Amino acid sequence: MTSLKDLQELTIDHFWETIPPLWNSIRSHIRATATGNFDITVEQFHVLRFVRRGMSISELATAKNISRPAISQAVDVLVKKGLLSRVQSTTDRRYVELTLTKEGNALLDSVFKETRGWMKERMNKLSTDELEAIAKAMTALKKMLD
Amino acid sequence: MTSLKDLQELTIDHFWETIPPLWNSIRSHIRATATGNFDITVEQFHVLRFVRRGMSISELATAKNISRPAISQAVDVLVKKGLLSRVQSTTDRRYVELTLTKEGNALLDSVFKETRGWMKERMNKLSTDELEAIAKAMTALKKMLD
DNA sequence: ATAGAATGGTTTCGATAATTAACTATTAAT
DNA sequence: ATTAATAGTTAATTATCGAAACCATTCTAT
Repeated sequence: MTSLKDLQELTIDHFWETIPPLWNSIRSHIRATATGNFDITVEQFHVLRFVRRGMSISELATAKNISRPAISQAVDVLVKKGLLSRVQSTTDRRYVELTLTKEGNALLDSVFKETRGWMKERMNKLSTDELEAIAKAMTALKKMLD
Repeated sequence: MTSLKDLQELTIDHFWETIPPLWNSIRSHIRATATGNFDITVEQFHVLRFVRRGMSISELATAKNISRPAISQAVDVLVKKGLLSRVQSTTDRRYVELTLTKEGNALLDSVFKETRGWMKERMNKLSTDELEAIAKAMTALKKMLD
């Protein structure tokens, strides 16, 4: 008989055997397309991702666990590359509203599309049953974050 | 009727909504304990993880997608911190065998235990059914990496 | 058997990127 | 109205990374 505790332990083991290498592999694919097709690093790509979700400088800093100055400087680079722009907020003029430029949006879309294709290729190995299990698991894992 | 292609798309969506934020959250937990209790960065922790699995300098470099010199230097730091040690291989003297010191092993164990506890806490929200789905999904996801 | 190629790792050095501390501007609190 | 707090930037220092050049060792091909 398998207890709930044992099942938890087992699931955590599975998680650690799977997610880090998988995520690592996805990351290197992103790195390849981001640095190859465009000239940005994965970290810069990550910043763009967060900006699209409407994050401010401070939020970015806490989300990425690096200092505010570091983000400020990273934003500098991306602004100079023409990928995003700073606009002082009208409601609270301390805030700087970060928005993606047309080029920034296009870049994100392109990398996402590329990565999606790469994932789909790999998913062809999986059965309907397995895909459904993944979908269900994702919903469950999301609960862990609340 | 849902086609296989649609299911793939849906699953990828679920994946992207779930795994990055979850992984991010796990990573920041690791960062908190690794930098708080001990004085190392997440990257250094990552190196220790790989060393425990028996990776060499070169393997580390390709696995982490950074240059060999960078790894060599990162190892320097960890050696100076007393967390790992270099020993020239006897079978092929070009190789350097990286091994964790007692302190290095203790550190890894401690961070793992801490993180595991954190995950278990969150998993209490999940039913047996959901845990099984996760385990199954992990096996499926692993297939994507071959 | 030996010269040359290949492999594993390190060192040096220049360029990037991160952190800390100090600073400006703006808003909130008492 | 002062003071405190927040959002962001700037400047100076430190740490990290990558390219090129290097050493030592092993493999390869004649």
